[in-house]
Amino acid sequence: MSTKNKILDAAEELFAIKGFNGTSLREITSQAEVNLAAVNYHFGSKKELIKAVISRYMNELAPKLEKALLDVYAQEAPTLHQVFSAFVQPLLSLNELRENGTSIFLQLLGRGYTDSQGFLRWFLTSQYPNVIERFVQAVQRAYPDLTAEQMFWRLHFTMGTIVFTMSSSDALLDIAKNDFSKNLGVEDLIQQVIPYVASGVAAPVC
Amino acid sequence: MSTKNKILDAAEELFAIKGFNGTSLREITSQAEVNLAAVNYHFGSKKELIKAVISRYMNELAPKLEKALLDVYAQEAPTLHQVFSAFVQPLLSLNELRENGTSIFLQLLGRGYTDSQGFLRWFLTSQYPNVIERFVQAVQRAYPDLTAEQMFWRLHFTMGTIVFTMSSSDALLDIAKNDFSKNLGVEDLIQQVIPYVASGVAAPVC
DNA sequence: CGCTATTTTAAACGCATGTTTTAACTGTAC
DNA sequence: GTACAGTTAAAACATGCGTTTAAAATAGCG
Repeated sequence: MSTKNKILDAAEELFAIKGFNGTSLREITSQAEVNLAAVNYHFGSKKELIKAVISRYMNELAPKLEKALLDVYAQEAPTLHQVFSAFVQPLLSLNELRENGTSIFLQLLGRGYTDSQGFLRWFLTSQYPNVIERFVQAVQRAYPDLTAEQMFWRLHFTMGTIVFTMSSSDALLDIAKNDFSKNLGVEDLIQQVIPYVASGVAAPVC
Repeated sequence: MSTKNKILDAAEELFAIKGFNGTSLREITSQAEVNLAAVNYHFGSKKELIKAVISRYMNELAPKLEKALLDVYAQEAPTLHQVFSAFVQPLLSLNELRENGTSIFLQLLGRGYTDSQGFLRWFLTSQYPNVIERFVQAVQRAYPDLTAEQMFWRLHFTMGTIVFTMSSSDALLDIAKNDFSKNLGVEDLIQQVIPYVASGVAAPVC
């Protein structure tokens, strides 16, 4: 395996666990078993490494997500539950990319939102605007009564629910394991969260 | 004003904006206009300062929250909307404690959850178990059909929604201002989020 | 092989961090 | 006024950070 990929693999794992600020290049290069200077040689800077880690996932995810959302949109009377369910398969397919890929990606997303003061929000909305556009359209079709403003807030609440839940999913699954003596995985978590966000977005307008 | 309070005031403001890891003692002491060493003299360490900042809010909030939740519990047939609305007054009363107190506290909560790998979760559940207990009881009374496991997940989703939303509330309110030409405040945000989380928790069991 | 371009390595750089030290200052009680 | 506890002050400490440098090693190719 190339040095570049060894760095990316180690970086994404550590970033997911300890955040971007909380992970040093020395930790990354030592886990990747490469020289410290290799990061700056191959990526230029730590910030560019972060972008590369996220892009590796997004480039895989974005087209699948666009397609799934378009499919829902094409239905006659899509429900919000269907809209959110459209995320499941594309997200779970990240597990084929890498072990625990789904979980890692969602954790990265959470980190990016809170670690770096909105830098990731800008990165995603500017680099992958189509996905967001398709999503908004699908929700609009499933729940036409929502005003643009209500939709704005509820989609951000949803983003928050997902991102926050997933960024602490390891801890949560641990607690659940202790309290309910069940061995749960990210898939179970996703199945639990979909009715929640679907109902949240579908809340009656007051 | 005492040195100790000058430090606390500066610290909480900077912590809310830039996170715990992202804020240095030098930034804090320079904004507080005190000597750098004063933090370690008065608090012992940065970690203890963080605890002190959060405790100052929680000691104000916890009793009010307990009472409000008990009041809801005492009702004949409380709704989930009422349970979540019980948080509003206690939270808004933090504005009397300090300008933007509500917003700052919620942002701190968000930071604590994501910055420090669950340290705050432990701190809150171990230091203020009564509040959580009362909350669970109130939800149980409002929606008896929920299993303990479903409740566990949905309450954590709710925590995530709130905490994430509030930790990026400044950015969100800015965007909303641009997109909808309205000047909104934290109070409006709270009014938007309550129906969302109430409906989320109330989602049908499948 | 010999040359060149690419990659890896070890070391150092400059800087920022949390913490500690030691001396100076402040107010209070006798 | 002197002694003393409490507080503030400036400086230094040790450590860890991202990045840079310059030499060594490696790989590709005629």
